[in-house]
Formats: sequence, structure tokens, C-alpha cells
Amino acid sequence: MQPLYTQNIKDFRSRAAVMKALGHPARLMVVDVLARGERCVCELTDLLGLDISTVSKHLRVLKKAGIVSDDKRGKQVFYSLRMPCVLRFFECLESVLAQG
Amino acid sequence: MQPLYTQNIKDFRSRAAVMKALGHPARLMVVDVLARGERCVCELTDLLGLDISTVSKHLRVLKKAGIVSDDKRGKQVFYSLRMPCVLRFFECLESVLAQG
DNA sequence: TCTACATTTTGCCATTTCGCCAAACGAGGA
DNA sequence: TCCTCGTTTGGCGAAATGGCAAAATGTAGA
Repeated sequence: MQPLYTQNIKDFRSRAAVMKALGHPARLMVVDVLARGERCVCELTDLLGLDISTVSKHLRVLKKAGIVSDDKRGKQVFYSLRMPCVLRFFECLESVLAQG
Repeated sequence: MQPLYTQNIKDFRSRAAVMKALGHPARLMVVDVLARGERCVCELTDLLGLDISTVSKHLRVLKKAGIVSDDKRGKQVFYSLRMPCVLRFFECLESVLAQG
């Protein structure tokens, strides 16, 4: 039997890694905020209301997936959105979610 | 401090649920195949090389998230893609993944 | 150097996820 | 009705995830 899918397994794995990274409310909030400019970890921590170590872990997940990038300047680390097309996908989501 | 994100928490939760459902290679393969037409569970099972019960569970996850819909005809259940805009997002992913 | 600050890492625990197997369910057909 | 086929559900163990707290790291300033 020949494969019916158009991509190979590795492609699916790397895509799934990105999706998985976006599959948490806290990380989606981070993406939403970073869409309007870079933020340091402390700002994101205040925003999310989670322990800073927890936020740091979420950021590591996003970074590993290639969704955000970090830039250390002085004592602070600034994160910014590296994948702005994510935002367009949210519109697609909304339309489907609206249907119920 | 006022919230800096543009959506409310519930929006992020429902979005995250969709992303999470897409965050598994097997489920992405299903989406890829269904993009070209409906398939019964048995076909998808052959395709993925997983136990049929495992595939059924993956399909339930996708259905619950609103990504696919099912249609029982006779003994078989046919699944089809309800969110074709997912495919456009994959192009976005590719471009970012290509950068490393 | 010592201290303070921002962030990351580690450890721990509760919860969830993913795979298989076995059992149950539901629709035909004999 | 009984049997079979296609699918779903339940249960299990191994592994991953998410949260906090504590310890470690690194940078700047006194």
C-alpha cells in the first residue's frame, strides 16, 4: 500500500511540535502580547499571573518550537514573536469556533 | 495593572484546545489525508499503522475540537475535514521551519 | 569583592497523554 | 434470532506536561 499523505513523517513531527507548543492558553497569551512588540520575562509574568519559573518554561517551549526568539540585554531577556503568520490562523479558528 | 492581551481568557482556552488537538503527528496526518476527501476509520488505520482503537481516539480528539466531522453510513464511519483553513497555516509553518 | 536583581534550572508531585489489548456497541446479513 | 464486521469505550502502564518552590546562573552596580 502506498502512502496517501502528501508529506513525510518528519514533516508531520515538526509541524506537530509547533502546534503542540501553541496548545496552551498561557502560551497563546504570550503570542498575543508579543504580536504587538517584544516583552521581558518579568512583564509576561505579571501578565499571566503565574510563577516566573513557570513562565520561563513556557517561553522555552515556544522558543524551541521556533515561535519566539529571545534577546538578552543587560539583566533582562526580551522575547519577540518570530512567526507572525500564527495570527492569521487565529482568524481561521474563530470562524470555525463560531459555528460551534 | 490592566490586561495587555486583546482576547479574553476563554478565547485563549478554546483556541488552545484546537491547537492542542493538532499537536500530534498522527492527527496531522489524518488532517492531511482528509484534505483530499472523506475516509473511513479503517482506511485511516491502515494509513497510520496504529491500532484501530488508537486511531478512533485520535479522531475523537479532532472531532471534539471541531476539526473533523463524522458520518455513519452502514457499518462504516466516514470522517471529513471541517476546517480546511488549517492547510493554509501549514504553509506558514513551513516557511518558518525552513529557516531553522 | 559583595550584593541585588532577572532569569533559568532542578526537583517534586498531580494530572494528562498515548499506545495496546480486551470488551462492548451497533448495523447488516444469514 | 445469531453471527460478523467496523467502530468505540474502558483499563492499564509508560511517558510527558504543568505548576510551584528552591537552588543555581549570570549580569550590573556599589
